[in-house]
This record gives sequence, structure tokens and C-alpha cells, in this order.
Amino acid sequence: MMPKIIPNISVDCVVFGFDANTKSLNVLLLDRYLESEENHEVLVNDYVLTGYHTLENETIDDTATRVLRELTGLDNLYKKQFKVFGDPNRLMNEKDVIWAKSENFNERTITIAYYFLVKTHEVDIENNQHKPKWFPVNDLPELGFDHKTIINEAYTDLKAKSLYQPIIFELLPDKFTIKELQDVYECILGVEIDNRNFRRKLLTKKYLIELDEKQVGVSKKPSQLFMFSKDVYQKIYKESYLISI
Amino acid sequence: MMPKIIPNISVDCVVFGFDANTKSLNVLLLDRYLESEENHEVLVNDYVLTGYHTLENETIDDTATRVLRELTGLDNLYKKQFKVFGDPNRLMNEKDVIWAKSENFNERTITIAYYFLVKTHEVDIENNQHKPKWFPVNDLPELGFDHKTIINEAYTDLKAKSLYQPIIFELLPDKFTIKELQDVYECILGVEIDNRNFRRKLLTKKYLIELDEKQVGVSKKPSQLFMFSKDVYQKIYKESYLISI
DNA sequence: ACAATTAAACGTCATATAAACATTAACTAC
DNA sequence: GTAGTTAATGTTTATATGACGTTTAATTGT
Repeated sequence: MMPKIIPNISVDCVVFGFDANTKSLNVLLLDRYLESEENHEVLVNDYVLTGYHTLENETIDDTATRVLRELTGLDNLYKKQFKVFGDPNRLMNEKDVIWAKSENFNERTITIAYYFLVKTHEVDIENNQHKPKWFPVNDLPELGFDHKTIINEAYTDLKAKSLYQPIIFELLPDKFTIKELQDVYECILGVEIDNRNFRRKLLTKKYLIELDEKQVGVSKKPSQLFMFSKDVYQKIYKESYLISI
Repeated sequence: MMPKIIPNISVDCVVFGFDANTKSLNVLLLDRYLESEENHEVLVNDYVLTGYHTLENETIDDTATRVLRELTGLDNLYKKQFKVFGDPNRLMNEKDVIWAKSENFNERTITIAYYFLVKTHEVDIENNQHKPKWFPVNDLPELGFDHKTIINEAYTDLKAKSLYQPIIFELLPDKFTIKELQDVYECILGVEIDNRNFRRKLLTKKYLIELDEKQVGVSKKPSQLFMFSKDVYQKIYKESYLISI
């Protein structure tokens, strides 16, 4: 039997992934589709974030984890609860009202928004009925509810955080090249970085471990692979501080 | 007449202020006191954060602003919604249960936590029935609910944020000395900073405006007063970025 | 076998920033 | 005018950054 939900509290999840080929930061979205019963007119056809109501006896964090597992099959993802969206009128545009009617909810809903960082290649989205699809964060489709706002605020937070926390590694495979790391930074921050200076800077970091391995199957000089050591990072930065304003 | 509240959603506010005399980062807390009707036995006597339930037709941000205005008489304070606390068992210790019974609430309550930065000297806490009182964040009294956790998480966020955002000025008077600024940094971060290096670094910042004014009424060399220019800061940092990990 | 192609990897100089450290200056109180 | 107190300043060395060009190691096509 289904446990009871808390009707006025939900969780919405912005799932970020990096596509190394297109060098694009993407967001995973679900199709929201509804047609009328009489004449099969399309009433709603847009995209939304994945989310669900919190269950009684479940923490908010657990709700988010559960929703992500159902969507991606993955656990232990980087997860950040970044903001609450609770405007009384946040679900009041035309299509949202139609949708709400069909789904039988009309209470004021407050949503707790998370963002997740995933390694795109690990996500299995084929087995999901809602046809999840990746979209570039800079080129989003039509979105339901206030989800465009939620995505943009998540992106702003991610940008800021990537400057002073080593979270960008969550978007890369376990083994990556310096160039790939630079690509992610450039993409997320929307800047160009000099490859020589970037490389020099990053190579001085103890938490970047050089592996005994190189890229294979590329038609050029294969590049050195690295991994990120969380342990080393935490040891180094436990006691350090740096006022950078 | 009283507008309706949303019973399972509340806002809690951590109010931070800096005491220049004791060089201490303080938190404003309210007395929570309850005695039994029969024999006047003291049932609950500890401290809690200020907070209240969200009203229907009120945004969460408005709830926080309202609560703070009622407590301090102030508007336009620096406000940060930093985390949601929604553990189903978060109000389950003995005194909280007694208190909940007396106040007639027993629903699972999810609280959206904010922290505020205030200029201590501007806060008027005399006219409040709950006897608000400042406590050093490093020496807190017994606290009700999960408010100790909330304060500590707020403090962690404040520490991190102070390194890359100019929020520390919210804790100082409009006119301040470099030494006072250093005191706040040292206090919040829990570190000692070399005064010569700190001064040199800060004096290069365009957003610190040197005033035509010095301290008066001090029995020593009076120090130069400065102000922080938000305008200048925003112009400078709009397009800059700095990977500092 | 060899040249062309491609991106990786390395190097240098000038400038800016950071850490470590001691002394002088300006005011008040008596 | 002297003592007390804190503000304000200066120098040296090491490290980090920004702006540039060149060499190297692999594949591909002939």
C-alpha cells in the first residue's frame, strides 16, 4: 500500500549533467503531456522537473534521494538543497491550472528544490515512463510551473559554488583529463580560460592524482588521465581560509 | 481578524549580530518558559529562535521579513534562506512535546530556516514580550526544538559565505574602521590575521571608501573611518571570476 | 615509410599578490 | 610635556598569475 503524502509539500530536483561532446551543461527534464478526453485535443505538452510530494515519516532529503533513484537508478549522488519556492501563486498559469485539475490537487504547494550533479554516462533514462530527456541549460524548452525559475536559480548557485568547492568533479567520469576539466569550467562559468595557465594551476593541486593511464582510441596524442581525491582535498582545506573578495 | 496559518510550515530565523566590545558573534534568542497550572512547577525554561508559521497568501520570504520586523523593528535586513529542516522527528524531545501540547500543535512541522545579519546597535529588543537576548554563537544556552542544529548550520553557511561575498559589512555600522572589519573576520572565521597584511589587502579594494572623518572620543590615535559601497562592488564583480579551489 | 594533422604538454617573462616581520605617528589623560 | 594606547606605515622574499609560443606524441592518408 502507498504511504500517505503530505499534500502541500513537495520536492523538485534539477539534475545537471555535462555532455563532453557538445560541451554543454544539461538538465534532465520530463515530458508533461495531457490531452482532453472528448476530442483528444492536446491541452498540455511541455516539460517539467522531476519531483514528488514528501511522504509522512520521510525526511525531505529522503524524498529527494528517492525521486532521483526512481529517475536515474542512482544513489549517492551529489545533492544540494538550495532553495524553497513557496509563492502562493507559483502554480497559477493556464496550463498549470489545467494540469492541477486533472491531477486533483489544488492546495498551495511549497516545493523544496534540490540540484543534483550526475555523471551523464551513468544515468539510465530508457526505463522511465516519463521519457526523460537532456536539455542544455542555456536552451531550455517550454517549462511548466515555475520550473524555469527553479532551474535558473539552481544554475546560479552551481556557478557560484563551483568557484570555491570541488563539486565540478561530480560531473566528470572518475578518470578524466585536464582538458575535460577545463571544458566543464568554461562551460559552467561561460568564460574562456587559457589552457596553459589552467593546466599549470591545476597541476599544483595535491588532490588531483595523476594516473598510470592514458586515453586510448583517440586519433591524436593521447592525454594523461587524472582522478580527484576527496580525501586529500578535505585534509588540505580543513584548516585553510582565504578571503577572496 | 487573524489570517489563517499553514499549520505544517514555519519559518525560523537566526539573527546574527556582532558585539564590537566583546568581539563576539552573537545570536538573538527568545525565552521559552512554561510552568504547570497546578503547582507552578517549571516545565520548560530554555531558549528558542524567533519564528512563526507561514500565513495563507504570504510568501515564505514575507513570513521571515514579518517575523524579523516584529522582533527588531527593522526592515531591509540582509536575509538568507539557507536550509529546510524537515525531519519527521525533529520536535520529539521531552520539553518540545510538553510545549507542543500546551500550544496545541502536533502536526509534523517543516521549518524553513533563514539567517539575518543585523547591526546590533540598531536593534531595539526592549519592547518585546519574549525578552530577546544576545548569546555568543560559541556559547549558546540550552535550546529548544532542533534550534541548536539550525544555528550551527547557519553559522557554517555564514562562515563560508563571508569568504567570497561582502556580507560582513552588514554586521558593522555604516562607518567603520579597518580594525573593526578585521575583528569581524577574525571572530567569524576563528583565525588570527596579520594586521599589516590585512590592512594592505583591504585598502586596495575600490569598494572601501575612505571618509573625511575619524573616530572621536577615543583616548588614543583616532582611526580613519570607511564605508562600504555596494554600487562599486557590484560594478567590479559583475564580470569577474576566480577559481579558488 | 613519410608527411600531414591534431591536440597534449611544456616553458618563459613580467607583474601581482601573499606571508613574515618592526617601527613610527597621532591622539588623550594626567 | 610625558606616558599610555592604538593607528598606520614599509620592506623583503616567496609564490601565483596572466599573457604569450614552441615542442611532442599519437593517428591518418598517401
